[in-house]
Amino acid sequence: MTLTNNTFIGEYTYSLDSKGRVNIPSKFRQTLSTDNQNTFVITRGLDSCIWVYPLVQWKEIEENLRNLSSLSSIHRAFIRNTARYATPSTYDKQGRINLTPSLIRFASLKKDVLIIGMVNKMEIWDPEQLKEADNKIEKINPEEYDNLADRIIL
Amino acid sequence: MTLTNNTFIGEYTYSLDSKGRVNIPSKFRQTLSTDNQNTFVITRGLDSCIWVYPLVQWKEIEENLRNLSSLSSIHRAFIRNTARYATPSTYDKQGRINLTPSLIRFASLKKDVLIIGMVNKMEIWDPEQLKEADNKIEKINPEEYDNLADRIIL
DNA sequence: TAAGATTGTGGGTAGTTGTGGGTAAATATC
DNA sequence: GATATTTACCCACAACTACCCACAATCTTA
Repeated sequence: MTLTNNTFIGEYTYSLDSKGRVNIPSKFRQTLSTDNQNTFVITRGLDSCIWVYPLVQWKEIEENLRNLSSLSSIHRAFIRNTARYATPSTYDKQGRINLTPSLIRFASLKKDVLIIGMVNKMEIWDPEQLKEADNKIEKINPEEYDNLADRIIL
Repeated sequence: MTLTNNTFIGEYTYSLDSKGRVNIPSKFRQTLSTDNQNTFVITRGLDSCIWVYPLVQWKEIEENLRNLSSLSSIHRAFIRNTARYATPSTYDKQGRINLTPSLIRFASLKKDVLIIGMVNKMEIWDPEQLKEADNKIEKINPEEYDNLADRIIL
């Protein structure tokens, strides 16, 4: 079954092993186009989770960063923060990628992790952290959320 | 007779088997255009039921999600909550799709399930849950119903 | 009404997937 | 340059899933 390439949806539970490896859901791997060379770029998410981009998607981001002017200090900070934590990671024969100790700490990952498809990327969460984030979101700005829901017909 | 493609109306009773499979009404399957590749995307409904989109319909939603920027926390939450519970499911030679344990739990499905055509998607209900939902609806403001009547010609 | 086709439901089996661990190569350290 | 440590790659196995076949019930058609 071929859906749109490089597109991820759904939620999966996996375990982080002692070597810092996590499985990438087989469904996610199947949707990858070959030009990704079995490689993802992992980095800090804006929430307390790890963002995992397929290589080609990351390259687009790099291209966008390239077009930001370094004259602006905001731009410089943005480029720095986006680029500095990013690491490429190729999955092994079993479909697992390596997470760096720094990113594991950042996302407070324990044994069980949730992998969530976010359409153009995926997120790796500690279940507890995600619960907290869910609760926070409901409190801030419910109107804005509803506006979005109006614009997108489900 | 072929009505409009990818359009579902009517109500059917089916049974959920021990492997989590449900039959898709043959009439619904016949209306599917080939670009759906025999695939649906199932996800949580806004009521306690499962929503089943034909693939092409879901892709439109996905496209809308793709255009939201991950710099906004509301956008991120919206993408996450929309994408997270969604799973593609291709029907087998017998016309059945697999439901995930998580969605079966969400909709409180037992053995017998109702499948309802909702024009652009379908809903899978537990009969008890639907009865409850029906009762609730009778209590809501009749004026709102009248407002709708202005917009839709029956 | 009878025969054939279609549809709904159950279950078996082969292949796939997730997870742990072992070994050799690569890198770092002294 | 020798040794220790880390990393990449491979194998193994249990659990699960997709696919196939079978059959009963229903609908269609002659």
